[in-house]
Parts: sequence; structure tokens; C-alpha cells
Amino acid sequence: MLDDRKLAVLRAIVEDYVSTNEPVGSKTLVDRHNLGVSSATIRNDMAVLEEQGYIAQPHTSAGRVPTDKGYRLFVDRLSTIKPLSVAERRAIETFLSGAYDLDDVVGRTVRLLAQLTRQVAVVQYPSLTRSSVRHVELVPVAEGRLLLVLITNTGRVEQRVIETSGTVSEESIGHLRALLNTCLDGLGLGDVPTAVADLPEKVVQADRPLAAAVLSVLLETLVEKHEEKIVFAGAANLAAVDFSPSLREVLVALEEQVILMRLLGETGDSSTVTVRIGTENPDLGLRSTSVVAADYGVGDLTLARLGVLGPTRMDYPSTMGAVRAVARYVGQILAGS
Amino acid sequence: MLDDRKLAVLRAIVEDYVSTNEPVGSKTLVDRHNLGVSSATIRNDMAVLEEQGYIAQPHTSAGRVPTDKGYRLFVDRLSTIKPLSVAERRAIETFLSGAYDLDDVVGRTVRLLAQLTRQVAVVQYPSLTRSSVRHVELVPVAEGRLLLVLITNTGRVEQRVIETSGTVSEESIGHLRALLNTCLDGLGLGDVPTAVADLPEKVVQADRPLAAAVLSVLLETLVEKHEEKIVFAGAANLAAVDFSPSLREVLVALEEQVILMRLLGETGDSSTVTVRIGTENPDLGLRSTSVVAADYGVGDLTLARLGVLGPTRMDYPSTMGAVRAVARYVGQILAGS
DNA sequence: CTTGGCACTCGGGAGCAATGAGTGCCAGCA
DNA sequence: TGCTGGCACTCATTGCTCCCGAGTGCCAAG
Repeated sequence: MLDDRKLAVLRAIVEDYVSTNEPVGSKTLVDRHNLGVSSATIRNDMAVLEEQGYIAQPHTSAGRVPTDKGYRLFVDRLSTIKPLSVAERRAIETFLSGAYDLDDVVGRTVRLLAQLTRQVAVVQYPSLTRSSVRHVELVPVAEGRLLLVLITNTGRVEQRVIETSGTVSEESIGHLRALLNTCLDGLGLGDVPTAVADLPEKVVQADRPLAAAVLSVLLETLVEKHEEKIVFAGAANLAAVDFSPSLREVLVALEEQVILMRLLGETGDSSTVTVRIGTENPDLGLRSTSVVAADYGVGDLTLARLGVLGPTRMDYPSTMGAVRAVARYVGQILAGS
Repeated sequence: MLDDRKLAVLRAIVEDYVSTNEPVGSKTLVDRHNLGVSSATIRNDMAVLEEQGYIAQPHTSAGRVPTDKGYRLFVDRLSTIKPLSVAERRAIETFLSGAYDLDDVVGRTVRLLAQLTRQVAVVQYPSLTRSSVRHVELVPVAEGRLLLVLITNTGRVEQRVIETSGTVSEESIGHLRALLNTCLDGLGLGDVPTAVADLPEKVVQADRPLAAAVLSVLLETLVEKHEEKIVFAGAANLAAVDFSPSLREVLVALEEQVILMRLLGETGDSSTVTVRIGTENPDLGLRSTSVVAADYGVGDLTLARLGVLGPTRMDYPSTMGAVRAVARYVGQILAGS
């Protein structure tokens, strides 16, 4: 259907258009790439490519521009992920290794990725559901108020206030704390609900209301935090590209956690970079953007995803390289802390 | 210098320009507001106002537009803060009272403020320096690693990893934890450094390295977190106004913590709303924006600031009303949790 | 299948006139 | 002294035409 030269033409169109941001015509194409044929031949090829829906012209008498379908073919078959330079890798490593807690790791990662790709970066916090309990802490913070702190093996710390009906003794708290920790230590968060089901029965009669209160808040925390936290950075990079009309829509989408979550999407083939182009996106208003995303995690364990959002007209090979590299390094950093 | 009518004219110009976003001329002015004089008279007044620098015309044969100086006069002497409607107040209250921890309070606040004013909202986390220690927790998370968790009376939780040279026994940790808590409980964070200076001397010889490590991390935390955390929301609202060229600069500024901090500025008269207009701003690139900010806190204690950033051409009375109201409610919520 | 040639299309920019909102100024009037 | 109506003037904006050139599609020949 499409012979080698037509594919080469498509590739050239994508590359030229990405770098110049101007519709590319048959003449400029033969000038810039040495395709060994005349512009008339290219024109014929382009007519075919257009008929098949890989490219389009904004208006008659203008050059061609890749369509989403064209980008898709380019990503799937015409390009390879471009590895980062040694200098870049080193920069990533030193920058990330300076982080001192989970918030900081995520914060640095998202800024790094934004800067590296000059686009909007999105990073999801490590999943709670896949991590396990490292420690549970109960701290009295005021009359009738306890603070429940849950620490996971991924370094995440969750906190919730518990209202207790009356004053609670230090011993009761200490007892409950010990009980919780022996029950839960090392347990996957998904298994917590069943493990603590019979907790109230294990404490003395007087402390049962307390135990029940703590328990309900603990379970709530697990459920609510299930919808993961997600952050972005580099919105300023959007202004550089001129999205003119849809810029507002894109900004709105970015501020909506739920949309961001869907944006990164479910894990495709793990250990690979996923690309979603233009209308392949689940969200309206992001129809003119592409998302390049990847899983990150420690060893075989996938913790969450991160990625980049930019115009469909983006440098896919480089972006994919940056996303892949950052995902790997974050994994390493998390493993080592 | 400026008689009452000239002030009335200035007020009318500001109000008209804010609502229509078009330079306002003498004719439209007498039509819309009943000033009781003819347009020629208004023209004379406008000439004076322009000479004094309160208004300017984008080009000859165009209407007048307020200058920063004009807005300043308007805010200081020609307008009063517009209180929110009962419905709005109720909405704020119910929305904020649904929050369940500090992150959530701040997150809801910033989104609320952005939506209420249709501009960019900025909220600073409650200051660490002005709060006091509620509890210190030490948790072993791995071989050679401890997690230090610091809980303050404002509900803020700080965490840091401590690298210990060797394995540390549970007892050592327990001892140190108890020691820290008796030393620090209720202490203002500013007083922590002196209070813990002699800590290593209070533990048995073998635990001194541990104590020193914990100590240094604790002090680091206090210093580093001194530069407070700050968040924003509503960037999408920027796209609605057409900042055309400077939009990028504004977005850049928003992502820079340091700039944001400076933006809210030092507390002016507390319990009042502060307005900074256009070039009064410390930052270049925000020359065409205004900031409306206020302190918030519990009772007499000021914890931090929050505010709104928008075009100089904004509805100051309403914005000030919204900022003031939200600041008050956040204070109430924090007091009650 | 490729190529040079050629007519055709159409967006974008330059040039130009008409429009009209808005101004500054002035002389007259209370 | 301050207000007013009148009037000439300015100038951004709009709509119009015209022209240019990049780029195409098609065709006949190699």
C-alpha cells in the first residue's frame, strides 16, 4: 500500500513540520532531504498519503501537515526513541538524588521533566494501593482529637484527624498503637480492611468506641486516598506554542485531577512508553494535544505513571526519550530511599 | 486639587472600563452615569485627570483608560469593599468545612478563591515559624533509615529521612523519641534550636551519633521549611483575559515559589486587605497584574497570607470582598480543627 | 514510473478610502 | 469663574481591491 519512499516522505513531512511549524510543500521537501526524486514525484506521493488520511492541507495552495493518523504511523513505525545525551542523564541523576522526601522527589521530577521537554509534565504520586504499611502512628493533638498518621513503604505519609467522644488516656492510645502495628506491619494496603475487621474485639471493653473510631477513619483514608494525587508543572511552556483558542481548555483540564488521571491512562505495555495522539485522548478540549507517558516503579513493581503533555506537533522521539529516562531514574531514586 | 466631580469622573471611568474593557470616552460617560453636566465639561475634567497621571489614552482619538495611579486612588478613596452575598458566604462555609486535613483545607481554599474571583488564587501554607511543636515521631523505615515526623499545632506534618550509620535498637529510638517530646512539647518552632542544643549529652554514650544525626536533620527541616510552601489555582482564568504577550511571563512567575512568596508580600496592616497594583509589584513580568492579598490566622495569630492575582483591570471591590471573606473563613476552619 | 511544464487556487499583505468615536479648543453665556 | 455647544481635527478600525507567490493537480513526454 505504502512503499518505502512514501513512508520516507511521511517521515520527512513530520520532521520538517515539527521543526518549522509550517505546512511543508513538495519543493522544500526535496531541497531539505535528499530523496533522489523530483518534486513532481513527491507531489504524487503526497496525494496518495493525503487520500489515505496521513496528511492534510490546511487550505488549497498550502503545504501538507501530518494528521493524527500520520503521527501515529510515524511513532509506531518510522521513528525510534532518541536516548538522552550523557550530560543530560548525569544532570537528571544529580538533580533527583538531591531530594529528601517523597514530596520532594515528585516535585523535582515534575519540574525536571517539564524543563527537559519544554512541555507540560504530569507526575502521579506512587500508588497507595500497591504499597504496604510501614508504620501507623497515633498522636493526641488536642482534647478529643487524635491524629492518625500512616506511613507506607514508598515513603508516603497520610494523616487524618480523628474525633474522639471524650478524653483518651495515654495507655489506651499506646495499646491501640501497638496493636495496630503488630496487625498491619508490612501488610499490603489492600489487605488492611480484612486484617483490622476484628480489631475492636481485641481491646478492653472501655476502649471499643475509640478503636471503632480509629478504624473507620483508617478505612476512610484508604478509600479516599485511593484516588491518587497528581501534580503538573510547566504550564508556561504552553504559552510558547500558540494554542490560541484551546489554551484555556487545556489549562482547565490540567487543573482537574480526574482528567489528569485519565490522561495518563491505564498502563499499556509496561516498561514501554505510551503515546496518545490528539483525538485518541479521552478528553475533549485536549483534542489538539498529545500525551507521552510511562510507568515508573521499583524493580518489577509499578507504582504509578508520569508523562508529558504537548501539542500533537511535538518532537516524539526526543520526548519519548526524556520520559523514559526520567521514569527510570525516579524508580532508582525511590528504590534507594 | 481634584474636586468631587473629578473624583466621580475617575470612579466612573474605572467602573466602566472594568466592566466593558474598552477605553471610555466623555460621551458614553455622561450617558451611562448621570453626572448632571455636559460631555464638554467632562472632557475638561478628563484633561486634568490625564495631566495628573490618573488616566491615559492608548492613542489619540481613543477614550481614556485608568493608569496604575488611577486605580490606586480608586482603591484608596473611591471604593468600598463589597461584601459577599449571604448565599456566597454559606457556600464558602460548607465547602471549606468539608475538608479533613491541612492539605485539603489549603487545596479547597485555593480552588474556592479562584472560582469565586474568576482569577488566579494563591494560598500560602500556615507558617511553620509561628507554630509550635505538637509531637515528634521517629519511625524506623528500613535498615539504616529513620523517618522523622514533626507535627505542629497548625496540623502541619513535616517528614524527613535520616540516614543512620548502623542499625539502631528499638530502645534507643524509643528513648530518644521520649526525650525529644519532653524537650519540645508545645515549644515554638523558633525556640527549638536552643532547646535541643544539649541533646546529645543527655543520652548514653552509644547513642550520641544517632542523637546528633537526628538533631541535624531536625534543624535542617526547620530551616528549609522556613521558606514556606505555597500553591495556586485558576491559571485557566488567565486565558480568558487577553494578556496576549505577557501571559507566558505570568505563568512562569506563578510556577516560581520564590516569586509567589514575594508576591503576597509582607503583611501590611493586619486584618486588612492589601492591594498591589501593576508596577507596584516587586516582579517584572507581573507589571500588568494586580495582587489582592490578606492575612489569615486563628484569633490574633497570623499564620500566613492568601490572595488573588489578576489583570490591573479588575473589579477591586468584589475581589477584595472575596479575599477578605475567604481569609476569615479559613481562619475559622483552622481554629476548629 | 518519473519528470518538466503549465494553468489554477487561494491565503496573506499592501495600499487606499470611508467611517466614526473621541478629542482639544474656542467663543458665548450664566 | 465655570459650564456649554459647536467645530475642526486626529487616527484606529474596517472593508475593499489588487497583487504576489507558494503550492497544487494534471498532462504529455521520456
